[in-house]
Amino acid sequence: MPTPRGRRAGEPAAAAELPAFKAQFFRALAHPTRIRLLEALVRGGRTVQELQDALTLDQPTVSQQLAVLRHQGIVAAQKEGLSVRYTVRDPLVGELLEVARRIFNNHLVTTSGLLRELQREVRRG
Amino acid sequence: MPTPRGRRAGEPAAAAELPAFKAQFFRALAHPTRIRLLEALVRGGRTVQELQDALTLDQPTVSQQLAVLRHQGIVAAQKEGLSVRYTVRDPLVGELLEVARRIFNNHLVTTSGLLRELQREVRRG
DNA sequence: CTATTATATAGTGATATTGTAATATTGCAG
DNA sequence: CTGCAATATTACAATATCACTATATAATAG
Repeated sequence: MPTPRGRRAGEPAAAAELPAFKAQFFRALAHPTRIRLLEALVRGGRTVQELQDALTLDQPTVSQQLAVLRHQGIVAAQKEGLSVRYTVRDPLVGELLEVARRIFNNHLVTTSGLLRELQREVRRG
Repeated sequence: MPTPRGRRAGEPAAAAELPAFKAQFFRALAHPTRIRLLEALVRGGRTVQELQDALTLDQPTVSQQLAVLRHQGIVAAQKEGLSVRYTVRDPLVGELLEVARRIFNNHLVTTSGLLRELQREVRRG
């Protein structure tokens, strides 16, 4: 019987709940479109229309991905007549993206074209 | 023909590459087990065995999830005889988790039991 | 009321992730 | 070499997510 270590039963499970929520939060960020939406939104509120135009995405895609972020409580929606303006609920989300960018900048992935794009992003602040 | 805005063709695509990599990075964090592994690892290197015991997980699960983090370049593995010691490659990952924790602490999710767990985690620093 | 604009949701087939179990590899002792 | 312990990989069915299309809701105008 090799390697007999297994999962013990009946532990508190409370310690496992929080990581599950954190994971769910990160999963909301785990999509290129949602990253782009957030990077646009951290610079200020935008309507769906504005996001469509700025990111060249079709309408259902924008609404659908915003819904994911909204359900996770990351963004908030407020009606303005026919439009809906989305905002990031916590400025710390911007800081989170910034830390992520710094991690990339340090060592992860370094395709040449990608690296150039990264540096451009750094210059923009 | 309502809402005729669609995706324009032939744009640089460079602007879309970086978010894709960022998304991939966040996806590596988007799993309860991987969060727990990282939270253990940011406090210092651990062998697979130690992680198994500390988190009460079976061996294939630990190795498999560590492999995800390793392939993403988030952790590094070094052999020590029969064991393999894993370490977080960038201290900024710890900062990232910390920012995420603060975001939770601010307003996201507030199940009572969960809230208690959160505050306990804050006290631990 | 109808028409129109902006946004949201639902349906669907293709693809990716997951948990679990089985198996493979690696390193050391004898 | 053989045997064993620590870790890694593979296989596969269940589930989740995706892109895309069609349709539904909401607000305003006339």
